[in-house]
Amino acid sequence: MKATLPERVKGVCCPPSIMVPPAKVDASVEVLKALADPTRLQMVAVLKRSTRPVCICDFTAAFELSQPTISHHMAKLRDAGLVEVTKVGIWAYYRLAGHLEPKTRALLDVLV
Amino acid sequence: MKATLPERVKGVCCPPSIMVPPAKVDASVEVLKALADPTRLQMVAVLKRSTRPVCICDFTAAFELSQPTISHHMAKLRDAGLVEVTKVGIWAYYRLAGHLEPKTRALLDVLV
DNA sequence: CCATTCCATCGACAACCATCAATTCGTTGA
DNA sequence: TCAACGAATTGATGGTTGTCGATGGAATGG
Repeated sequence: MKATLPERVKGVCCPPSIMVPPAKVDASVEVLKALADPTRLQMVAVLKRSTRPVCICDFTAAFELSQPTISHHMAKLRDAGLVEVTKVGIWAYYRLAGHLEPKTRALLDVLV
Repeated sequence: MKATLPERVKGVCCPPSIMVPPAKVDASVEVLKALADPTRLQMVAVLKRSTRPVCICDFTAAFELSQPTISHHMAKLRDAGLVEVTKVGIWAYYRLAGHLEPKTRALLDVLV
């Protein structure tokens, strides 16, 4: 393995490596942060598996969390553009966003 | 769209939806949290693009962050099992982990 | 043996985040 | 008109996290 390591000289640090454009990184991080929570990832997984929009009251019943907390998590997914809502009467039905970027769609395909 | 929405009865909430095993979710969340930071995602991107292990001093030079902070971020990637380190003299060379789970590998292929 | 260099760890601090109780808003139905 | 229900918002709180300065440890070179 040592042969594959670059030569080094003390005090000579360092040629910056090839970087990804910060905008691209930030965009990915926004989605990753939205998904980096057990409750929200589970929500997305359920929505992805469901053929029909899911009433948020189902999530409130399924998780052992308060109703405001569930609403808060769903709002995060909404802000990240991952889900969309349709309100019918007193109920709110959520589904995966229809206009997901291909990269985001691929991400969900791998994850859930 | 209304036709695709399930019928609802007041006060009847709710049949729990089909859930993903919590262990699976937690495992994914651990990786997602490790990647849900601009600095760390950039690091992973650089490591994925590089054919040779990268000295951590290159990252210290590339980012406008202190050396302890860079070391801290790399430790997070290490704890998540995403990267491995080889120490040669006073230098530490990092690379993507060789034994990444297929799911994690696919995740990185989509992301970076 | 000592100074230098690189890296990791520790301690501290501010910012952020997940959570809940309480409240508010919109809708329904009596 | 008003009570009941679902959902979102607000305010507060404890825990987590990103960041830095200071310190410590290991290897190198004089």
